[in-house]
Amino acid sequence: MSKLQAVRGMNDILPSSTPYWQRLESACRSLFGAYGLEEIRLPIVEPTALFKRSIGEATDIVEKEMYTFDDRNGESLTLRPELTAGVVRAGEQHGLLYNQTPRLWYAGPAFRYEKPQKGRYRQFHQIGVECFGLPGPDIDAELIALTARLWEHLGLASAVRLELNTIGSAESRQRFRKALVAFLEDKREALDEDSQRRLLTNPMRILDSKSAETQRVLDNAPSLHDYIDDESKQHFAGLCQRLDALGISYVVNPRLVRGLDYYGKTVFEWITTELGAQGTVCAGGRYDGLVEQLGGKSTPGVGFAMGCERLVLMLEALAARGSMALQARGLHSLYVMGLGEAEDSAAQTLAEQIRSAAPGLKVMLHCGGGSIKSRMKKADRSGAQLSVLIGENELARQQVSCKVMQADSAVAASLGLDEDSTVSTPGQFLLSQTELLQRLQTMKEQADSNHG
RNA sequence: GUGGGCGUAGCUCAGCUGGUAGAGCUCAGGAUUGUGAUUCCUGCGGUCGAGGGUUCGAAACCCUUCGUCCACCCCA
Repeated sequence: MSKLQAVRGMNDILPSSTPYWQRLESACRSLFGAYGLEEIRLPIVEPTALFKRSIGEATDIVEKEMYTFDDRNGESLTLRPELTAGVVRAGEQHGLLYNQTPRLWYAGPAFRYEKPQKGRYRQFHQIGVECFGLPGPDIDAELIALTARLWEHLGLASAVRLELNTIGSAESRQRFRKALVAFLEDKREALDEDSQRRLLTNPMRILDSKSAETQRVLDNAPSLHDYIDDESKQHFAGLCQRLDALGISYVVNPRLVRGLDYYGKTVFEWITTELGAQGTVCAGGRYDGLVEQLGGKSTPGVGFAMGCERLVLMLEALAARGSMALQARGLHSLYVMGLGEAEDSAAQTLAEQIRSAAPGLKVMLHCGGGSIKSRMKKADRSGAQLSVLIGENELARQQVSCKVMQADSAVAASLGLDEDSTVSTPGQFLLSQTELLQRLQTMKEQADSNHG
C-alpha cells in the first residue's frame, strides 16, 4: 500500500458524471418543493442503538454491514446505513411528529460494509421522503405519484416498472410466518442453502429468493395474502384504486418483501432491468410502528428512498444512447483571451465586465499563457461558442476580435451581428469593447423577458 | 462472507510456446510568425498494480497480496 487511494467501495464522483448528479438533485429539489415537502438535514453518525432498534437486529445490515466504532468517551457510534431512522430520531427529538403531519425529504450519503459491485457501494447516496401522521392510502398514492413524475422528468419512465404489495400488520405477518415455516420445514432439503439459513433467521425473505428451485417449492406454500388482516387489505385496495385513477400502472407482486423490519402494510419498489443485479432504483413503504418502536407515541409513517448511484448510472446510459436534452439555442458560452501580458490583464477585466453585463453567461478566461494557436485550441476544447480576443491592436483601440467557433448562425445572430460586420474571415468580427458589452446585455435582457 | 474475470503510457487497449515494451486517442511543439476544430511532421509520457519465487533471462510461468469489475448474498 504505497499509493494513497480512496477506501474500497467509496468512490470519487468525477466531473464527467457530476452533471448527471446535478440533474437528478435539481429535479428532486424542484419536484419535492412542488409537492409541498420540506427538507431536513441530519448527521451522518448516530448512536448505534438507533439502527439496531429500527432496522432490526436480525437483518444483514445490522448483523454485518454497519460501520460501527467507539467514540472517545466509549459510546458506540455508527455511520448511518440508511436515513429513515435518523429522520424519526430527529423528528422525535425536536417534537416534529405530533399534532402535525410533516412531509420531509433528505439527501445524503449512507454506509454499508458490503462487497462492492455495479450499483452497490460502501458509501452510497440516497434521496428520500418520509411523511408522518397520515394513516391512509392517500399519502401512499401521493408519494408514488411523486416518484412516477420524477421518472418522467428525468426521462427514465420507460425504463422502470412499479411493483407493489401489502405485507399486512405485524400480527398477520407473525401468523403467516408461522404457517410458512411449518410448510417449509419438511421441504428444507429442496431449498437453496441461503434459504435454509433464512428459515431460522428471516423466513419472509425466502419469498423473494432468486433460486428457481426455491421458487418452485413456494408455489404450493401458504400465501401471505390469505393471512393479511382486513384493515391492511382495505388500505391496499384504496391505494390500488387511487393509482388506477391516476393512471399509474403497477404490478402486484405477492412475493415482494422488504428487507427492513419496520415495514408494514404498503411496500413498493421501482425496478429496472438495465442495471444488472442491483435493479431496485427506489423503494419504500409504510412503517406505522417505527416511531413507537423508537420510544415515541404511536405515529404512522410512510416513505421511500432512491439510490442515487443507480439512477445516475441510468442517466449516463441514457445520455450515451444519445437521448440527451437539447442545448438552449443562441449564445451562452464565451472564451476570453489576451495575447500578451497587458492584453491578458485587459482580457480579465473585460471578462468581469461581461459577467456583470450578462449574468448567467458562461465566460471562461484564458489562463496559463501560450501561443495564439494553443489559446484558440483551448477555446475550442472548452466548448465555447465565441472566442473574444484582445491583441496589441485591439488593446490600443479598446476593441475586441470575436470569432464564432462553431458553424452556428444563431450565435452571431443573437448578438445582432450579420455577414456585413465580418472582418477578413467569415464568422469573425471586430468591434469595440463597449459595443460587445452592450450587445451581450441586450441579448441577455431579451432572453430573460422571453422566459417570463 | 463465497465464486469468477481483469490489472501494461493520462485514457482505450495490443504484446504469440519466456529474450527487459507498442498502437490509437489525449497532451506539447511545428508545417501556417494574430486565430481553433481537418491534414501532415516531431516530441513528452511506462518501477508492465505490489512483494516474493522459478530461470542465464519474467509484462508473460508459480505463490502471496492489493485494487477493480461481474455474479451470489444483501439492498437504494
